[in-house]
Amino acid sequence: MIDPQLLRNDPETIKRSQRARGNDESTVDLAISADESRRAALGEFESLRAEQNQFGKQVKAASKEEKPALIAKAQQIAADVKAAEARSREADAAFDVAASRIENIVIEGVPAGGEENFVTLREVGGVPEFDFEPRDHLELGEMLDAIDMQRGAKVSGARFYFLKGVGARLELALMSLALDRALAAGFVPLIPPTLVKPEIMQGTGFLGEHADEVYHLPSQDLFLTGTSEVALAGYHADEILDLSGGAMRYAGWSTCYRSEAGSHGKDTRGILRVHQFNKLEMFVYTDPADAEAEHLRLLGWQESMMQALGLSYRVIDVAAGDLGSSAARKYDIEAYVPTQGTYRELTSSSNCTTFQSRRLGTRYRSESGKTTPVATLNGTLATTRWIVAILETHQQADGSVRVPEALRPYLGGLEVFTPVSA
RNA sequence: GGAGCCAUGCCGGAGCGGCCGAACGGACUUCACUGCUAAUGAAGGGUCGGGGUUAAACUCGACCGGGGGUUCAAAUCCCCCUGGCUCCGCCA
Repeated sequence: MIDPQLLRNDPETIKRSQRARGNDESTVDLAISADESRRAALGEFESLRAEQNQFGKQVKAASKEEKPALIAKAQQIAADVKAAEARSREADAAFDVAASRIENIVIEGVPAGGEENFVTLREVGGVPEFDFEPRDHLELGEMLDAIDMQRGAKVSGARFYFLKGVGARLELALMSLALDRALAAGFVPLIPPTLVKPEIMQGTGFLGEHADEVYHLPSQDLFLTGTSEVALAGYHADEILDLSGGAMRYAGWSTCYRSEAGSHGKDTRGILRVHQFNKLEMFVYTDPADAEAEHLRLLGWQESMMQALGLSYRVIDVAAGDLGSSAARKYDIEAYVPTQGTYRELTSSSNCTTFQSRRLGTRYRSESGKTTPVATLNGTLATTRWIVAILETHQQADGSVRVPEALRPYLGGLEVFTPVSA
């Protein structure tokens, strides 16, 4: 939800943002007029209610003889109030609809345009060279007896898999490494529910643009979350936070579920794009004035993970038209995947400024003592998909894979994954 | 699954259909006093929104788990829902 004050005071800024995203700027004018109608209806209702409140006191004070006449009048006022209240509610609902069509205000400097208009901020690690024909992650995973797609499909269908042996251990090691680093950075670990109520799904915005990607359990009316961001954002819904000690940082580990409804035929091989995976997600509540700096800190922690794992990657500043509706800016880190000859997204980090918190009612007390919406940010610190880049990047001619040093302590000192059979 | 009890502000906890945005206690903030991180005294605070103001002041409305209803008037009465606690049953 955008700031209604901004809508009144500076609609031009909102329009500029809408244009950068490639959205229709007329939604802004519609929202403005909806806001005006809303306030007019509210004013009418409130003054009638004030009259009713005053009159009620007279009724009480009146003598027995006067009462019947007064009550007759009061009944009329009550009917008027009821009607005015209904009109006010309608106008309110209409405004909510109009305002919710407007996406978050893009931060100055975000590249305009669509998916292909991202700006590469830097490339790190170069393109890995092999003096043999590199195998893709699935072939490696099968040689190592680490990934079993066939049985995944047998049990659950396409895009499901088993991680087995060193594959299972690798994922747990990766998550543990990420969690330890998050702890060192002051994050509070959290294992959230992955089934959430409709209002939480709605409040975090995932029933909007991602609605068709979300699994729903109709018999219980619960949704399976595609990221722990949902539960982490809902965690402090309708609360006033104490940020006097600085930002509140959570590291949420959860399984994530995505129906991938729009991706038929894309990335069908291996575990690059699957219905279920695990992820360690960073989520931060902070002072809006500090949000951009925090965003860069999140990015820093992500890059540090990439480097610890010896991956080649690039950092991109995602273009306005490719941002989610809640994000004001988004940095993705994409790792180089040798057999694809290109970079693939491993992390994503969004600054949602106050857009998400406004809808969820998460506020803090500013120095002046006023309650104001907090800024929320989120970013990936590890996911199952990283296994793709790790296996491919560190493979050797015989199909063995060198274990990045940072992971070894979490794998009992194991230095190499060795193929189970030739 | 059956039966009962409960849901009020930061916390505890009162609350008669109108004088209740809500007693009282604690915590908190400010001031005073005390030679000193204590004691005492005084004062002050909630949230959301509308109007108003450069900003305040001020003012109006809403909010006592959520949603309906009764009534001129609901924290208070009725219904539904959600959540919590206790007991019984069932499954481990």
